Amino acid sequence: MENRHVRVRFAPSPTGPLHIGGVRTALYNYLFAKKHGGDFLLRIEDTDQSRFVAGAEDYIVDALNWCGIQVDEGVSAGGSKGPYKQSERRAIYHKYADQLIESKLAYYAFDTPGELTEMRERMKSAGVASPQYNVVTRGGMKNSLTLPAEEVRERLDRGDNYVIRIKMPRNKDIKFEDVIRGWVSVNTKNLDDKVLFKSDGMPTYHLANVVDDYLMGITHVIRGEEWLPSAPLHVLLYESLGWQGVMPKFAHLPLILKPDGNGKLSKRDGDRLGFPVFPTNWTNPETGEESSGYRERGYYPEAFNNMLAFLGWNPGTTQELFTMKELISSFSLDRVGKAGAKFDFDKTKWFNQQYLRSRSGDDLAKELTPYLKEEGLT
RNA sequence: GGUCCGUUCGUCUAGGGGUUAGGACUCAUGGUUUUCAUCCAUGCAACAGGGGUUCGAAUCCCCUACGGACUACCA
Repeated sequence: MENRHVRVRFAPSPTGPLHIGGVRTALYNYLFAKKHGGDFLLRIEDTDQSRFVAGAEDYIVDALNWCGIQVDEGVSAGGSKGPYKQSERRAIYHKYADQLIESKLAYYAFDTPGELTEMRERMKSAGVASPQYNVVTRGGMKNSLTLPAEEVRERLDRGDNYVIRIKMPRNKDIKFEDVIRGWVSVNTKNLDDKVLFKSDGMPTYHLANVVDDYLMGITHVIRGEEWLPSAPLHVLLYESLGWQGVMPKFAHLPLILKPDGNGKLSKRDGDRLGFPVFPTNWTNPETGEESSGYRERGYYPEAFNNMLAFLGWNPGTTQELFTMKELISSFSLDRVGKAGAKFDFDKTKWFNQQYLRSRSGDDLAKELTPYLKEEGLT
């Protein structure tokens, strides 16, 4: 298993334009894949149709393209493990949820949204800060663990709405070795019975993600730190499905933080401080609101990549200017830091300046001509 | 609140028992350039705090503080 052919994936959900953090995740995945002679896949995780945004998928493909991050397999690239869009894979997920139910590792739940909030309210007033559907509360809910078998069958036959939840073990330590953070251990008593399969017939992220990574032969999951808390659930899913032998290695990347203060970098920070947070221009199809991107602001993709690569990674030498080729040969997950990195727009401008200065006069002239024409200066 | 993760100049970071704690960005100063998103030089500036372990800790351990992520039939 150590010597499996490296396959990694970038799996965004098409809910809007890809921001800097997402591009960096894609970049690191790409660099890692190429460094090890492996494959870089692009998978669209659109299991929530209510959050679908028109044009987002094209935006992602176009942005990656501009950056020079080449997709080996996936949406827009094809491949033998497709389709690469989860909404087109809906037929394959249910059987894995069923498998989990058969092995008693998951169960049906019929609770209505109203009943769920009622339970949460009740728990809150009893002093529980964040109520969960878990070992202690599931006994009082409407599910196949509490309902008589016939009623469960009846409800199922009748076509009642139901979800499938994982049956979190009572008291089990789940450990895994994160490539960047080392051993991480969480006890299942702190985890809840997450919904695996939704009442609309689609899996949730957790199930779809694990099933697809398995089916697509993913060897390393390189993603943002915001996924660290759910990694134990994913590990448990691999074990429950009998796939522990081919479980990918996990690497949770530090977040990109806002330049001032703390917290994740967001679109609002860019607007507020006057710099783009997106690789290319984006127009919100619903509001018509426009957001500027680095491409249209005159940044070279090489500079953009170079800057992104250094936000959380460094080669351990004093070299700062790297071509994509050099990035590939130097990149290593070992040299990715653990702490979040504040975005530095000044440094970004500096990177671009370096690339600008290295252009020949001829190239520069060629690149500038369209602008001169536009201004009627030629 | 709970769980998990984190903490070296203002920022990105190197350094993993003995260093004048190094580099880059920003900033300041001087110089070069009668143009420039110049260039060169110099300078300012950091190990969160407290306990250990050790002859010796920025480096190892513990605690505290602070910060972040997560806590949906969202990803």
